[in-house]
Amino acid sequence: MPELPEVEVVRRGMGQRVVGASISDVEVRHPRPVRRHLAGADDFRARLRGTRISDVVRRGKFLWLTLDSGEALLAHLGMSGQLLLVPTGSPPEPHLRVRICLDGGVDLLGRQIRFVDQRMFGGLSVVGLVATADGLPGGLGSAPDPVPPLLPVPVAHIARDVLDPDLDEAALARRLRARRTGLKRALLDQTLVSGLGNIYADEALWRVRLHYARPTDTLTRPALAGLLDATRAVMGAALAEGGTSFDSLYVDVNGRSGYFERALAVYGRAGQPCPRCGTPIRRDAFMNRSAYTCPRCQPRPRRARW
DNA sequence: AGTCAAACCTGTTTGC
DNA sequence: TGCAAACAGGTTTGAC
Repeated sequence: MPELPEVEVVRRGMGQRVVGASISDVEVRHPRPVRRHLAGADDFRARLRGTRISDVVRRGKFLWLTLDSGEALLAHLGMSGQLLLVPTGSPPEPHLRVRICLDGGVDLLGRQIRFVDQRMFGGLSVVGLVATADGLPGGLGSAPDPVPPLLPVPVAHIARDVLDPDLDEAALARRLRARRTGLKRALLDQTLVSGLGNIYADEALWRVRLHYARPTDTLTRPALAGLLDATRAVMGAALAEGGTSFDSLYVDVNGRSGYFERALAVYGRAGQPCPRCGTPIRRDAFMNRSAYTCPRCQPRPRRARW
């Protein structure tokens, strides 16, 4: 569910308050959300207990807490995951999976971190950090980074996201045009550029009037630059509204929904008028999910790929 | 090496 | 009304 803006809302909500706090205890209530922690739930708990949280970092849709142990608590929300800061005594949420008890922190007032996840596509793990030039071995340019980012091992292959000031646009354009696939498929590939999911890919494509099945190798550099700008604009706007919530499955750390849904131009609006030209929005089956377009603003290319 | 479909889950909505 | 199928914001795995 959550794409970059939703995860960033969580990072901001978490960041100010948990940095400096220590993890006093951990309760794993369901094994699935820690399945990526291969050493098991007991090891997961042991590695967290007694560590201090030094930072809250995000790349694309991945979020992690850096720990003074040198490792990181890595989180991915999947389709329905939530990270909440709730008072220790409040009753367990129906899909509460992991509880992380804290000492200290700023204004925490006895709150604990709760990982709540209905569908359990998301998860938590404690992992090591690795230095990479750009998070991509031999990938997105070898432009030297003044400070090579330390990334959790499972994030090392994820590209910089569209809001990252160090995103190498020229290298991204080269890689994108070298692909033999459709544009939206490429936008959703997190190893190319990260942060975009089904909602914001459709919204950005609509803004620049490009069809999702446009072959990536037919795009001009200016068109790609415009598309990238559109992704930033739509994500920036979503961030300002607290993200997109279709239901109670996406919420901030305080359990509150975002309000960007009402600003969506095409996503989830099949049959409703295009805000630009009034033509009914169309929904197509795409990669086991959906793609929404305005058939007039975004005509299907003659040579379509996906 | 690059591309793509299936699998991983539970809950709600849609259609017969 | 009741039931089954379709669908939901994502990533990984493995087949080709």
